[in-house]
Amino acid sequence: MTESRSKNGTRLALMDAAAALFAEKGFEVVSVREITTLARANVASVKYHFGSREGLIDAVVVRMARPVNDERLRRIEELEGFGVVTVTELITAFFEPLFSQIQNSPLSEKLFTKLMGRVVGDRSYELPEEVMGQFREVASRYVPAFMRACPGLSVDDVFWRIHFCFGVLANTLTHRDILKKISDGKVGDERLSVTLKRIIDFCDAGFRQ
Amino acid sequence: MTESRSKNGTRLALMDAAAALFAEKGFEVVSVREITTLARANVASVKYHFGSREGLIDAVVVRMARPVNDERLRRIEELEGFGVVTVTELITAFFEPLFSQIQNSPLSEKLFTKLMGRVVGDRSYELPEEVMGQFREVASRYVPAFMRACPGLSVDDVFWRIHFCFGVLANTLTHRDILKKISDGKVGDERLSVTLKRIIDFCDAGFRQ
DNA sequence: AAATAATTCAAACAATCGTTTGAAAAATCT
DNA sequence: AGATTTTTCAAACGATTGTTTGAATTATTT
Repeated sequence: MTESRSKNGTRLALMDAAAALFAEKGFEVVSVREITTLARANVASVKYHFGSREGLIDAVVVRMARPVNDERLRRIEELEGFGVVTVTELITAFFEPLFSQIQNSPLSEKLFTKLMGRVVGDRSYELPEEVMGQFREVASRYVPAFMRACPGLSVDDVFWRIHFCFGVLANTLTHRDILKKISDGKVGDERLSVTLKRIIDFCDAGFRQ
Repeated sequence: MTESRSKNGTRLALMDAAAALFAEKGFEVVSVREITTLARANVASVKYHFGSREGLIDAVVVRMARPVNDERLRRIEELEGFGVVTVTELITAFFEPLFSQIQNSPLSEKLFTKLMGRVVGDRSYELPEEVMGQFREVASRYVPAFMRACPGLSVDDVFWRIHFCFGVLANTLTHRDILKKISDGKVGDERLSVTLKRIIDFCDAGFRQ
């Protein structure tokens, strides 16, 4: 018992349980008691470790988003070191970091991608300020890069198309299972890397038109 | 008073109020009391007129979705009367009906599009069976049409790309205002028809690659 | 080992949730 | 007009929400 939940044991158990439930149901509709029950912790532990329910949500979101945005910045820096950068490279550098932490996560691949979809797509709650700041930094690097890669496009064009890419990504990640449903089970069973390639190809073509 | 809320007055007032609140906040997070307060009706009126909160949601969704799917079927029938159909025509026939009822709605354009985005994108609640049936019928007409329009593609390709188009659409409609926010107000102010053209062009290029 | 700090716990907090009740009011019908 | 049906209403239902309390327990430090 002192092994499985040593230091920060409850704190981590809460975040893992919350992450799994948020992935399945969305941030808004999961109660504190659901989380603490799944984590085998007391109801009050959320307030003790995270201050509030919102604090727990923020912690989970930050844990998902931080490595992504870090790697995005690292990769665009690396790209621009080589000179000319293509749209395809930019989209890839922007999307692939979303999945690099999939192995280190306590969540299954299915739940991880679903949660990541909600993190980048659910705008019903306010993103934690730390994540907003990261994202502003990422945007300040990628938007100009996209503009350089597409000399003919206006700022509006680039912003809108990035927004569209977001839509494809968020919707696909969150609702990857729905395709099997509406196709009577005939479509939708494939490896994540294959689906990711589909997404990138689609966005790439849409961006370059 | 007998004029403004004559027959079905309360029923309609509830649906209009609910629609506006659902658009702004999403289906899950709007309470019955919020709705009845905005509609200037009694709390119990929801149960009386719609059976339950869920019944009211369904009624609002059906009112949004039915004319859309009807027009989608009408338009593909019209298209196929002319023989060969292109992807561009299919995407247009699939997307444009989403906005044809915008004038007849009690909602503002902004709220209407936001709600429509949630209707086609929010999968956190179950769609009413009537809408599911309509959508199955629409899919059974459009999927084969897309396959005929793209001879080289597999069923999987077509399904996935339609799914991507859904993502672009739902995300853009629900979060059309977010672009102004992340661009410091410099991008995002344009007529709906212009944005719709952007969406169609993006999806069209993504679909045809 | 004693003292201090950190963590967990059962229990209850007030607030809100969707729903239900039964009678009053309004509208419709005979 | 009186009888009947439809609709509205204030009030309360039990259940659940996030949060708080203060004591008990555990871990760490002196």
